[in-house]
Amino acid sequence: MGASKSESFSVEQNEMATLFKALSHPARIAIVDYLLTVDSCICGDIVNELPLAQPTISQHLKELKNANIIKGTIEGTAICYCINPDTIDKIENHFGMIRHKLKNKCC
Amino acid sequence: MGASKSESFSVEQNEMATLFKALSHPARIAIVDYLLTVDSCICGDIVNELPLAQPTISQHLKELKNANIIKGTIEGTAICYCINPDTIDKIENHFGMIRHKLKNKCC
DNA sequence: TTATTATATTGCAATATTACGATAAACAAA
DNA sequence: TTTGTTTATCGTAATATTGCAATATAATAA
Repeated sequence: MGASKSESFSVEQNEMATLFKALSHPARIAIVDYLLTVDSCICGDIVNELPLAQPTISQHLKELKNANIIKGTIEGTAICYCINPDTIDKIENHFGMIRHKLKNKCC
Repeated sequence: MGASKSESFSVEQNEMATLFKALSHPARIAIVDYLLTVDSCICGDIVNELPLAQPTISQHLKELKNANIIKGTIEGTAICYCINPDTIDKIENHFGMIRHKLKNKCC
């Protein structure tokens, strides 16, 4: 096959998998890292920071946007990107739940 | 292409991407969820819990093991699986770092 | 020994992802 | 208008992932 049987799993399981998939590529981790290295949102210049061609980065940015991990707003000629803290919260909460459930377990 | 240019990114960026990739499929999220629903480690019966064939689940378990998200120890005929709390820590720390850096930002 | 049970591996088809050149679209500046 | 700058999309080749039937392996039970 190749297609994942997403209809067999819960909405939340699919949601979390989608979030993690968006973070499952080193280029996208690097984009998030870069967005965190500066004190403000980044307008432009992401392309110059990574060793990938502009269409490739545009594609990775699109995936991060689709997963709501970053937000992009048009700022004149450039587009201003920043991390979406709500999505970070969502992921942190997921691991908080895991941590909580692990407390009652043998390992 | 299709192959990710992992050599262009840092070891830590690749490590985090590998962890997230292991969690990027709803079946693997469901396996982690299931391992958390019981008070002890699970020996056997994972196959009966998910709507996938045994070889498929075995493959997903292997990926979770390779990423150190779960540990498996042989327990007689069956294999006993449980979450690896060290890896959960690692991911939580990553988001702790993100959260910390976000504090100084505009969004 | 021969089942039986549980898990892993192999092989392969269907599908998805990654990367980038070429090109398009949007917009500001000249 | 034309030119330059920035980002997005298209098209496509290379590679990776997903799922499962068939089979193999490993350990226990009879």
